[in-house]
Amino acid sequence: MPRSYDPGQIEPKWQARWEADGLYHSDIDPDKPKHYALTMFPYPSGRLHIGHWYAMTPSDARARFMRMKGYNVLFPMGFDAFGLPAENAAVKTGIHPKISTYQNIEHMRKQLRSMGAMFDWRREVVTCDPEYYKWNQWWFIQFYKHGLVYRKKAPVDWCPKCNTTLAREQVIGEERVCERCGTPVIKKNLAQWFFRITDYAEELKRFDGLDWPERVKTLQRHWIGERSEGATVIFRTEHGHELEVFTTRPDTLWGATFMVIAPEHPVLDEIVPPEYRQAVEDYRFQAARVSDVERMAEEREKTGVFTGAYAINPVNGERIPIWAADYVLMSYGSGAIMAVPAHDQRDFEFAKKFGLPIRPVIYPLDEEGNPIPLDAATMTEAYTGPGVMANSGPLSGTRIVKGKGWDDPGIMKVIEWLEERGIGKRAVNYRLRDWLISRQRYWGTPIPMVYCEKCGWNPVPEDQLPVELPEDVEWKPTGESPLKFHPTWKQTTCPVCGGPAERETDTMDTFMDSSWYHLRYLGPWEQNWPFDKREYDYWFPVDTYTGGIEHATMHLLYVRFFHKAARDMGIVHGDEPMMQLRNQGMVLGEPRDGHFVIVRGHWHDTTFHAEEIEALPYGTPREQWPSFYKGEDEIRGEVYGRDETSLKVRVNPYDPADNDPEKHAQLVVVQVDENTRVHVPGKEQATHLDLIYHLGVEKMSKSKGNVVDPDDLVAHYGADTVRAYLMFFARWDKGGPWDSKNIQGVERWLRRVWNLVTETAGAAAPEGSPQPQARRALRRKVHQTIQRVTRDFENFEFNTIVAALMELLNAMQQARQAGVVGTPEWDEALDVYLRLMAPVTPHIAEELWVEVLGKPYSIHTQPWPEADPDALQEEEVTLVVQVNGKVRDRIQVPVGISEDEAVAQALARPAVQKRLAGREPRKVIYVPGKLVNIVV
RNA sequence: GGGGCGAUGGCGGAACAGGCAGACGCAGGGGACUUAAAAUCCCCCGGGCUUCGCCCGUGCGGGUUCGAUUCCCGCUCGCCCCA
Repeated sequence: MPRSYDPGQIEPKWQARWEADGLYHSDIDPDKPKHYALTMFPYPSGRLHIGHWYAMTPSDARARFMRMKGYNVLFPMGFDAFGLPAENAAVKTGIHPKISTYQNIEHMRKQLRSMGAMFDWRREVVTCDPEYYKWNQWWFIQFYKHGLVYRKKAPVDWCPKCNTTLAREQVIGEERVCERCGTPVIKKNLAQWFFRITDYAEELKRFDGLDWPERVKTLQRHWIGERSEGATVIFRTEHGHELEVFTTRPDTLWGATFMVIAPEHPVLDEIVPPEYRQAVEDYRFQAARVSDVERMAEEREKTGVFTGAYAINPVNGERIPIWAADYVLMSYGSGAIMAVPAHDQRDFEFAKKFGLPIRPVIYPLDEEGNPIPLDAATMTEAYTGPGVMANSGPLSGTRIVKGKGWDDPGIMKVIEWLEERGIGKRAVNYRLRDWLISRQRYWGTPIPMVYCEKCGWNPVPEDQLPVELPEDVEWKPTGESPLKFHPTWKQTTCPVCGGPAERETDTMDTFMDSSWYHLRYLGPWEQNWPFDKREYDYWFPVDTYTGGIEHATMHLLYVRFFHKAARDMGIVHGDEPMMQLRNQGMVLGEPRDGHFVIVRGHWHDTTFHAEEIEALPYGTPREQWPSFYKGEDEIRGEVYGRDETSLKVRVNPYDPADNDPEKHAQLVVVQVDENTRVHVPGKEQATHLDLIYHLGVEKMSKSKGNVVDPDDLVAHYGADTVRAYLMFFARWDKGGPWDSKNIQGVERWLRRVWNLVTETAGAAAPEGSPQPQARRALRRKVHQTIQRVTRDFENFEFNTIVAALMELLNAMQQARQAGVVGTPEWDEALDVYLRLMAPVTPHIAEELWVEVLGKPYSIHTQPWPEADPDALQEEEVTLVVQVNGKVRDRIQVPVGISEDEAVAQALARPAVQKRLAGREPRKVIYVPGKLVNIVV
């Protein structure tokens, strides 16, 4: 009696064996081609969720496939362990993030092992280890030494709840809320450390030689934006406050008659005199209600308020008023502009509305090249074209050829003039901003910089790294960084003069950690360099990188910048760190019906006050529901939502013919109070909170109760089933809703494979050599499947891999009935089948391979099967016979049939004769092996 | 508003290069085995009709082609990104 399939028994057994044997240790082997497969490492939140499985197990399957194909494969894993959640939890619970993080990592290591993935754990990296973040600091100092780091006071996005700065891409959407907590962000003027990623903007827009999704490349190009060449010019207020503006038209500086600052700009607090504060505040309040889209709209009536402050135009010393207006966006440039109404349309409209002076300083040229003077009084719109400079002091008369870019000699002449006087300098502006590194938090890498009164900012000497985080810290309920308040930590000595100095108390953005972790995997044991150089020479670059699309403009841009900067420092080579990128989609929640309820009560305005709620047993089929109803003292329908005091009940039935039934739901709000009697079958003393509400396909979230826990799934189905199902249920790059029924199909598949192999392995050959046709057919199917599975692995089309294996199983089932068991073809089929499924379901494949077929351990070191062209050869093909492009018949013909013969056979068919009705074919199209199309 | 992606049975999805639409699985129906259930095995399963056959059918409307789920144009809806 053969054993039945028991994943709970075989999976831990093989996991332990593989680990003990070091089966997945990846070591340098110069005789084999290498393949560095990398999947994004997780944040140690404490529990692995199904999304991690979805990202990792297909990536693992492909890494295994590459290994069987003969590559020496590296597939490492680690933890992205710094970050806000652990620290926010510490503020709440008092548990030190170090403790919670390492506990979480310990638990997640176990969970990751249950996947049966081929991770080489000797290379694990944990970014909050001093051993790791020492190198973050080292990198920071290299960047600093190469002029890629600067410190600047700048208005930054600040989350008041997380008490820290946010990078531009961590501010989400029109509402400008914090990515982590959803709190609306505010602006603060803070001195911060920046990386000069914009130095690499042009190169980052090129993706030469990269096999990356078009979507990601486009996203990054858009994110970086167009290069605009111009100059930054320093304006000062009367009281000496600096206001830096960027302009692409420095040639119009003499025409700047006022300045405009975004109303939310924090600098306003410093420059607005007291008697204007109220007006500016009022305007700010009003502007905060207008969306950026509206603010940008060209046709919108301009609004604004005078701030009471004046600036000095540095080119002519003129005193010009400073206005606050919402057509200047904080998110664009520095949030302040010089306004040149004669030559900028929006400034023109603003000046007209508020009666501000307009002074033309560029005159267009007529056909002979003579300037046509402009008169402010008669201008109806701004003149934005080229011409010749006028009213511009020493530079009057300078030709402006294009009115844009540094290759315009006139503009360049102006910039040089500005630079000579120290008023401004050439500058390039992109949509992309420099990378803001500073975070005002504890749980991150300390920025290794020291401030000395005498010597200013200097890096910590490299032999003093790492600058470790102090452990004895106090959590402020506000979430402010404990580093700032630590009694001794920041006191140090100046690396230059040896005098007393203070450490930087800001820590690094965690994107720093993930910008080079792929290098640290290449020798996390290395003490004197961020990676092992021998390992680097062998494994680098990453051949295949997999992860979520949400990292398209953050992590994936930073990681490329980091690599290019390191290349220019001579630390790494090649232009790109990751050659091939693939993104997986998302596993969404499973839709479900709600309880059907009959609610008695009364109406109060538009809400229905419930006296009694009676629910049908959950799971009652829809056909058996009573009719939906909305009446005076009773409503009947499906529960669509609930909170503490109310239910939402859908009172009109779902119409399958409706293409968007969710949108047309008529929902009644039902008020529930302590007097409402609630009856839920199978539940004593039920409350309305026991009612299950309807869910469509939505993101999984705890609050909706639609998350699936991979641990539960593994306990119930085994890891192999979960792995295979995640590959099977949807296109990997698309993802889709979870389906708890569908997974049983995959479970059934594995059980059928188990039974087929255990029941037929080692069977004696049948007498004689029966069923030559069935044997050939089986062999053909086996080799066709090799071809399909191989191709699909190469293309990351995991769903069709599983489908092809299921199909082959069905074919083998047929062959079994035809008496093929025990033949060489059958034995080959079993052998190939297990190899093909090994990357997808590594445990069952190993068990059947070693224990049932008795083949040598391990299946995972076996070569990938190759399709035999002879076996693929069909003897006969089905030709489709069409008349006027419509399929009318099919004929079985030998493979090598001639066109004449095929056409003759097709014409002879009664179905064709009937439709020809005596007419002569006008044209005949023959596609060998496919079809004959007869046109009349 | 701009850009990108997508729309195929009751459901998830296949269809490699313009050539048999619906592979594979789920759900559903029928049968075998079984005391019964589970498991397993076999068969059916887009719609319609006057059902040995015929007609329609890949969001909608056009076009190119002998032939279009596939290519082109326009539209509708949905999702994502940007503003």
